[in-house]
Amino acid sequence: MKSLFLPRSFYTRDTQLVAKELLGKVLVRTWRGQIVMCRIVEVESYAGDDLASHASRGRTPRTEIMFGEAGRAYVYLIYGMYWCLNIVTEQSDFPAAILIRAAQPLQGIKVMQQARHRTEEIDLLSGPGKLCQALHVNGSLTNEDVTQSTRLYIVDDGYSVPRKHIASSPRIGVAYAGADALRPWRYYLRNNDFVSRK
DNA sequence: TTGCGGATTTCCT
DNA sequence: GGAAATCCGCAAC
Repeated sequence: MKSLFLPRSFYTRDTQLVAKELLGKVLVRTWRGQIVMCRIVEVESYAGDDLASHASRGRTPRTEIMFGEAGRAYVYLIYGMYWCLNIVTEQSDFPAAILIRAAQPLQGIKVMQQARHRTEEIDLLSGPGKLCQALHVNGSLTNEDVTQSTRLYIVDDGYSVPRKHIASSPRIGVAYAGADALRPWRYYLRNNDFVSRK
């Protein structure tokens, strides 16, 4: 089946819905003339005044992008050493984004192995920091339009995820968010070997 | 201007 | 299981 870019209208919707529908889609990165592809198996949502979201306290230079156009990449540095990739969702002025946490390697395995200094496919993309390292994603890609970029984009290759295969849980590493930490906004493919945690 | 702490990963005990 | 690595956003002074 032909692979199609997910259009802007895909992202300009309810963040929880978009998060669930991103599972099974293909994330593509072109780097130094090489194509690296992977299937998304785990994501997390951050939306509105949710205390786990960077944008929960309003607009700042960093969070401005979460209030902007859906379909843009929001890439930030965490713990001073790892990058995290998000895709902005919803209408402008409503702050929301989806963190891509894990994926299954499909193509460009060698590029990922070299970037990660690891050979096991299970260790290449099983966490948000690992995924960015493997795909050579960093701050220079923030604001990239994944609906039409040639450097970083997301396509639907026809792979279908049965509703029953989608599981949810509280998000990882957001205990600081109080009651919001309990929101079941982590979505992943049940029994999938490539998720960050089982 | 200062200081705290983080949407993580890795390595060591 | 625990701690180190290492940069920067942002609230508070």
